[in-house]
Amino acid sequence: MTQHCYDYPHPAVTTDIALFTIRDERLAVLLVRRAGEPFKGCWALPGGFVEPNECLEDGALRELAEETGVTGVYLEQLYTFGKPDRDPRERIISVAYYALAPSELLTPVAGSDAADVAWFDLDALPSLAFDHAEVIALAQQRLRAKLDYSTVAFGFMQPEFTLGELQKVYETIRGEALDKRNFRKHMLALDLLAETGTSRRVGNHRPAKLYRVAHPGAVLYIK
Amino acid sequence: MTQHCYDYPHPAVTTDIALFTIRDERLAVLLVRRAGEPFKGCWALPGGFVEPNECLEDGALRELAEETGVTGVYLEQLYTFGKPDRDPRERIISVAYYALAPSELLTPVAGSDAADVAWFDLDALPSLAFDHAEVIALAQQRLRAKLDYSTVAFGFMQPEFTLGELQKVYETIRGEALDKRNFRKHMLALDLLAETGTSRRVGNHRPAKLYRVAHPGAVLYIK
DNA sequence: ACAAAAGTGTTCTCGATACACCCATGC
DNA sequence: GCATGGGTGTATCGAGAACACTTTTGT
Repeated sequence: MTQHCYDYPHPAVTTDIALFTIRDERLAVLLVRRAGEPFKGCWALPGGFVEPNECLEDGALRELAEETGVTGVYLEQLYTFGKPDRDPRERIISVAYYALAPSELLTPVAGSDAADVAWFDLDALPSLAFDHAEVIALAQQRLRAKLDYSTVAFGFMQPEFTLGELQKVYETIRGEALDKRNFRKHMLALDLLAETGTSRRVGNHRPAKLYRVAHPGAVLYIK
Repeated sequence: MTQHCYDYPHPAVTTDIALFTIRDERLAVLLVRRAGEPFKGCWALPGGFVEPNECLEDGALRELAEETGVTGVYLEQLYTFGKPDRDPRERIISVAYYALAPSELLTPVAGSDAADVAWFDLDALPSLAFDHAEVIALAQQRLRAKLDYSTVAFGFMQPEFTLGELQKVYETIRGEALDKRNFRKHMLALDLLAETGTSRRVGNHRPAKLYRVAHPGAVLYIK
């Protein structure tokens, strides 16, 4: 293998991605089982080394796709972790991202560097490689905070959804029940949702109106 | 010089620090004039390469001290910039920090890698090296946002200060005047300030009570 | 008829805003 | 006595919280 040499020591730089979704009204994160050392066989966040000619965000999306087969998620930089001894091999600085997606659209499959891929409920995480438990905790904290002043929650929704489904997402992330009338009043007042004009019938009850996001893709700051 | 070699290409990693203070009721940032290439002679944020055995935050504090002589500031990670071509020499990923300090305590002096050090009002910045204009813009945005839900503003205060001085800081960062009674009511209700029992006489008017922060060092989330 | 989620308004409370005058001091 | 910033209270407004019943559907 060719060698890459520098006058000064250079750390390695990786990205790690905490991809969240909501399954069965629980917040879950996507983990991969490590195929190689260190922490072989241990569960970890998907991620890997940044390539010379890609920006950090592209590296994160590429690693996520390579290791889990997942594409098309909402992605946002979280924090950069750089303690000198956080990886036993060499000095590795990790730029952590968090990502959101509706679970219905996802079919994760184990890729090259991963022996296995699986969703874990956030309240039932296995023991994790490196400092990834810390990364997930910070990501969850950020997600909760952004619920209140942004439209991150839309990252969990399919293109068309009901207000009931949206409320469930808010309730799941905040961990508490919300009043239906207040929630709807507030959400519709934001003027970020548009009725599709159709409705969805599911189960033995009245069909619900379907909505879509007025500005899909964008996470807006509100209030 | 010894060579440091790796099997894969490694980017260099630097920290850059946007140190803010308030001078003459204006928000200002500390810049250094670059002594070497690239952008020789250009103004830039203080910062430099992370050393193998220091964490990112320590690297930022060390660079700030080396290049400007400034120590003892409040420091917080801002964002990591990593476009492949942001430095003409090689791939350099920069972990940006922002820092706050009361200007009265600071006496910046040019250090090893800097030909000169100076404060610049944020509304009168010179043209800047690299992507540092973007870094400063993001830092200012973050600072403004955190005013509303945290106690970052205390980072600009000396150990003892008057409510009038604190209000000036809020007004400067928000760029608008605030009502004196409402400001004091709100600030005192937070229960984060303690009277020192003394007062300060300055100018031809009534002396002002002095306060100190109840939990110095900590930036708390409020509301 | 009944079970199950959809849909809909009003009242109350509390925090945010607007606003004007006296106080202590130096000159 | 006057100029200067320090210090104080009350009335109003609006957003958020609390709260219960009717509607539509399938069985």
